[in-house]
Amino acid sequence: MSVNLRWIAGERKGVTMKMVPGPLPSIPTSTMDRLGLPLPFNTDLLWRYPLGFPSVSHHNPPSSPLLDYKSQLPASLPSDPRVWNRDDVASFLQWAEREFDIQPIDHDMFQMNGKAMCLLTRTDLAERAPGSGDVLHNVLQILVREANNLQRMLPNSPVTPTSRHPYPLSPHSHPPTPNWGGVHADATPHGAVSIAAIMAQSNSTTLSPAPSVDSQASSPKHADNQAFGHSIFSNGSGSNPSDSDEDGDNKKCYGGSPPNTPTATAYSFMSQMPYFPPRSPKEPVLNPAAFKNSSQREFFPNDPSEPNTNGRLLWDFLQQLLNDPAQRYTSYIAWKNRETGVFKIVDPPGLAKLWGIQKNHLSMNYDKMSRALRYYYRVNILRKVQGERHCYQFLRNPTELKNMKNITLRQQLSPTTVKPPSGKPDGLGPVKSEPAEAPEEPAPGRPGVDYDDKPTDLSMDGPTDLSSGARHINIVCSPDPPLGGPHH
DNA sequence: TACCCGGAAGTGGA
DNA sequence: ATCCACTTCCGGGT
Repeated sequence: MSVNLRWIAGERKGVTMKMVPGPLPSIPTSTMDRLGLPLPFNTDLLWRYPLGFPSVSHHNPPSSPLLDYKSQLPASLPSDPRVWNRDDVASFLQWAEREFDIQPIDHDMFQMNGKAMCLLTRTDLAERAPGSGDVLHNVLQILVREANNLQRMLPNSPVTPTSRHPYPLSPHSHPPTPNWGGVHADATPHGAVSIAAIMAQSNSTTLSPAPSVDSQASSPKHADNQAFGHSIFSNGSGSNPSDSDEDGDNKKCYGGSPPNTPTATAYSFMSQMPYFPPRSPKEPVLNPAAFKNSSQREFFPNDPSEPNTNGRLLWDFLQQLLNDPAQRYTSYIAWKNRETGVFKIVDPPGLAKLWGIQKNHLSMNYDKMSRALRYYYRVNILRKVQGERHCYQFLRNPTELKNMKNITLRQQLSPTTVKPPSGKPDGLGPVKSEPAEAPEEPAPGRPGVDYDDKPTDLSMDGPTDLSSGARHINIVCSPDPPLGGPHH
C-alpha cells in the first residue's frame, strides 16, 4: 500500500498540484484526511481540502475556507450524521459526490439512515461506493467526531478569562499578553465559537490556531509533560484530567509507540493530525484549550497583528505535533527533553510526508524538510543536536517564535556580522542546552559556524536591523523568556 | 548508505 | 511587485 506520493502529486515543480482553498468546501477534517498519506482515496482531496474538514458550527466566518465548508453542507442536514434519516443520507451522498468529485454513488446501496451509515466500516463503504468509500468514511468520521466534540463543548463554554497566567512571565515580559503562548484563546469578536476552535477541541485536532506554546499550555492532560513550552513557562497547574482525548495511547514521550510503517502510520495519522485552523492570521478563532479547560484558560482576543501561523510554518507544525496533548505523534516526532527543547524525529520519512501534506507538497521528503529545518539554524530557531541523528533543539519557545516577525530565513549577509542571542541579557537567548540527552555542542564540527557565532540577532529589544544585508529579524515583541542558553 | 550541511534558484501565498 | 517561508536540487562532507 505504499502509494508513491511523488507520483501522485506530480514529480516536478510546476507539476505539483496545488490545493484549491477557496470555493471548495473545506474538507476532511481534522487531520485525517489531510494526512492520508498513502491514501486509499483520491489524493486530489488532499489538495482540495488540505485544512481539514470543517466542523460543525453555527458560526461561519466567511473568511475561513473551513467555515465555508459547513455552510456548504446541505442546510437540512443535522450536524450529527447519526441522526440523519434516509433522505438525509441521500442528500449527504449527493453533496459528497458534488463536493468531492468522487465517483457517482449508487444510492441504492445506502438505503439506510445516518446511524446505520456511520456504523459502516471503511471497507463496507468502499464496497458500497467503490472509489468513494474512503472519502465518505473520512467525512462521516469527521462529522461524528465534530458532533461529539460539539456536545462535549457546549456545556463548557469558553470564556471566563481567569486571571491566572499559565506561564510565568519572563523577567522582561509584560503582563499576560493577549496572546500568551500562542495559546491565546482566540475568540471571535462576538464571542462566537469558531469552527476552528471546535475542531481544535476535537481529539483529533487540537492544536490550535495558536502556535505551539499555546498548544502546549493547553494540554490539559499532561501536566507532567510541560517542560519546554510548559513547565518552563507554566506554573504547572492546570490540567484537567477529565479531558477526554480519545487516544489514550502514546502518552509517553519519545520511546512510546513504535512507528508503524510510514504508510500505515501516515494513514492512521490522518484521523489524528492536529488541526491547523484557518490560514488567515486575521481569522478569529477560539482557542481549543478554552474548551478543554475553560476553567483554567484565559481567553484573549486574538490579536490580529500577531502572526497566527496555524501550523503553516514548519516550526509551528513541529511544535504542534510535539505538544499534542494526547501525544499521538510520538511515532513521528517526540521530545527528548522538553525542557531544553530537544526533540527527535522518530520517523523522518513519515514526518516529512505529514509536513508535505500539510503544505500540499506531496513530494516532500526528509531531505527537503530537513533543508527547511536547517534554515532555522541561521535564525536561531533550531539547532542540530550534534551526534544524534534526527535530533534537533528548539532554541526559542513558541511564544517567542510566534512573536517574531519578519524573520528572513534567506541568508543575505555575511555570517560574521551579527552576534547570536545566546547568553544575552535580554533573556532571549536560545534554550538551554540539553546536557544529558543532548550532548550537542555548538556545532563543533562546523568551521565558522559555531553556534555562538550565528549571525542572527533575535534580540527583542526592538527591531533588529541586520540590514546590512543580512538576515533580517525583527522581533516585535517578546513576552516570554528564552528557553535558556544552548550551552552549558 | 544515510545523514547532514548550506548555496542557489524557484515557488506560491500574502 | 515585493517579501517571506519554504521547496527543490545539488555538491560536498561525515
